Amino acid sequence: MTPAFYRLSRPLQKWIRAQGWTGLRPLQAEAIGAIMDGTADLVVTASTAGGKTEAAFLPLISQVLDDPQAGAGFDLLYLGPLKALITDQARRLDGMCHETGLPVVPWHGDIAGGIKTRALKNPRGILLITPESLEALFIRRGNEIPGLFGALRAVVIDELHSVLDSERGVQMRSLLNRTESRLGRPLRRIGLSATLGDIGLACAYLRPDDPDAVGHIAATGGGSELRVQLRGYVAGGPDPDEPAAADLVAGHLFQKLRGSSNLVFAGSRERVEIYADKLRQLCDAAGLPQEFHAHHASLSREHRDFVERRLKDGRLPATAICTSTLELGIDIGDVTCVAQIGAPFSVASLRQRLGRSGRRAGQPATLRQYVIEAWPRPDANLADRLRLDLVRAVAMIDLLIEGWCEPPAPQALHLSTLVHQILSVIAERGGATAAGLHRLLCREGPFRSVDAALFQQVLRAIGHRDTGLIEQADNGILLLGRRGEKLVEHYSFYAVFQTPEEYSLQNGAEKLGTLPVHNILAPGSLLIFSGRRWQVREIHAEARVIVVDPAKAGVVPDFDSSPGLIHDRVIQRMFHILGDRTVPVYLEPLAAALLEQARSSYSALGGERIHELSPRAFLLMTRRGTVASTTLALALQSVGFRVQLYDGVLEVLATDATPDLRAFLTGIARGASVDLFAHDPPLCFEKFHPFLTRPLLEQDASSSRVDLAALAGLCKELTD
DNA sequence: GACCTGCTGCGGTTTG
Repeated sequence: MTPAFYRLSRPLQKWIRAQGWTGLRPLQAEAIGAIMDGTADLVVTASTAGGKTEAAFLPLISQVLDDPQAGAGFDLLYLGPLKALITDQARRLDGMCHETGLPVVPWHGDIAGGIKTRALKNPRGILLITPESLEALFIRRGNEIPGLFGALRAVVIDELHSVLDSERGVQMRSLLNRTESRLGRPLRRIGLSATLGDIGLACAYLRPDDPDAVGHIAATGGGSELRVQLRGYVAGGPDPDEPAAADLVAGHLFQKLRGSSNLVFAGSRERVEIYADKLRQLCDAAGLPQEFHAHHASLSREHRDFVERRLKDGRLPATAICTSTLELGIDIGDVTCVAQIGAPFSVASLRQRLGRSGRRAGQPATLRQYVIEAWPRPDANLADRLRLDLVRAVAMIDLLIEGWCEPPAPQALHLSTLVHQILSVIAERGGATAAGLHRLLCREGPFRSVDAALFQQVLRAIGHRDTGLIEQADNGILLLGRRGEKLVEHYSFYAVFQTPEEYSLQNGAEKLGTLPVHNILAPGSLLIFSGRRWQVREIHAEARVIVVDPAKAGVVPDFDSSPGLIHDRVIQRMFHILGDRTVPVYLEPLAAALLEQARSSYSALGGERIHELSPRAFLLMTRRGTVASTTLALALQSVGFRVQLYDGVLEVLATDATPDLRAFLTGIARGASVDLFAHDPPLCFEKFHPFLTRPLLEQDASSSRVDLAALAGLCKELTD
């Protein structure tokens, strides 16, 4: 055993020996040193199953046992984004703590009330909790916070990458700051992750006041061999006897994946249902027991648990056709291969997915990427002929191999989440002053870009008579208004993100899952859902329940969807690939031929950034990601152009009322001002947006979804 | 042109 081992508390040494470990991993030894010798915050990065949890908790638990801290309450706090992950980690920590007498308390919506009541009476040991449940503790038990967390030694934040930039991440950092504020001292923060694009930014997220003091420990090596194949298919050809491209993809998947355990990321819930249906038909036709299963967030918990158990226990072959539900979190064991249908939206997510395969020593990680492109009709527009999906898949794989992934964008205002936190602090303390709230949430907390003037505007908006979220007492103290009180009282308040209204689907006693209410269904309608075919029997509109029976045919329903953001660097790489000549070795011949077509279409442009398709139709080659391209699209729409957005390309249609395109762009390049929101585009995207004024919504969008500062530069590039 | 995540307190009933 290494020297680090002997620094651990005796019960933990005993536990490690009982596990049959021959030694600590280098990552764990290093973390033991860093945590026991210093007091600095820490980021620990290692692949899934790389031993991060033990690396953080072995030394932390040792400190709790050997050097107890004065004060009441829990000793360690673990924040996790998923209920299943908390349950999983609690089981692991429970084993580790078995001989120590330290309680391990999992806490989320599915944990029995009795366990929570007991823990509140005698808070000690390790509390594992979701951001939403911690929020609920602040709102319902504001007065008990010092008693619950007075002895807290450190906070461990799991899956740090998943909460960096999101609404939930901001909420979590605000709660950490509020805890520190109530305790009157900083808490050591330890972040765990497998996928961080920029360690410096991650450190700044973990401790905004002092990012340079945050330590970083990374597992060395460990990257297993990567095998990649990209297959291209062509849809919509002239020969009606040719099988459809999706059937060819399903056929290839069936042939390659049958008999082993795999994950197929299909890109959307619709496509999960389509491919699950096709693969199950192939399995049935071959007379084989079913081994293909659909998995996405609209399917029932029971069905998802069944699929996860099949994958984890590994005795029978099982392939999940899934969305990002199986990208993050709980251990589903090792899979033989990861397939991706269509280009993914981010390199970070592709890397997380690939981390699910090749986890046994000596096993390669395997990625099978499938892309379907349109048949090259002579009248196809240029955006189609550039084969953007194929090129994006190549760009993503190249960036993945280079080790890059998307960094967070820290300048967003997050005004919706700010409204949520204002209401929460007022509920926690019974009232607050405007200056106190601004100091706690903005100057010390995560809303650093919100200055006093902007904060005043937010308070005025939510305190307006028509909004009624807050009101001011005569002594200036802010209180919850009638509407605010009603919102905060209901348990749906604790989450900062939106969720759509849904029907629940059932076949007899079996719950199948949920479906957005905008699907137009009637008794008799046919449906593909959960990888099986159904006919609607009854619709109970008020109870929001649909009863179905098995059927022989079906159609895939429509799930809600919204466009994703693609990073500048991905799009830049796509245009580099289009202008390049080398053919990546992982392309099979048809994919290589499709790339060749895309390159000749691109070279026909001769490097022109503005391409005139007709006197009224243009292609603008922005070569930028979603944010910059959307900004230009809004500018064009504000003066009447109609715009279609592709990867790094805008298709622009002029009308009689629109100005000359080149003159308009040149004007912006020379500094002419432009009102991006003149045409009143929709701006309510987040949970508390409906309570804000139009100018505030425009500022919020400007901080995250558009980039006005870069617009003139982009227009200059296009017109030079 | 996409995906995912989360949830209290209390009153009633059943069981030992």
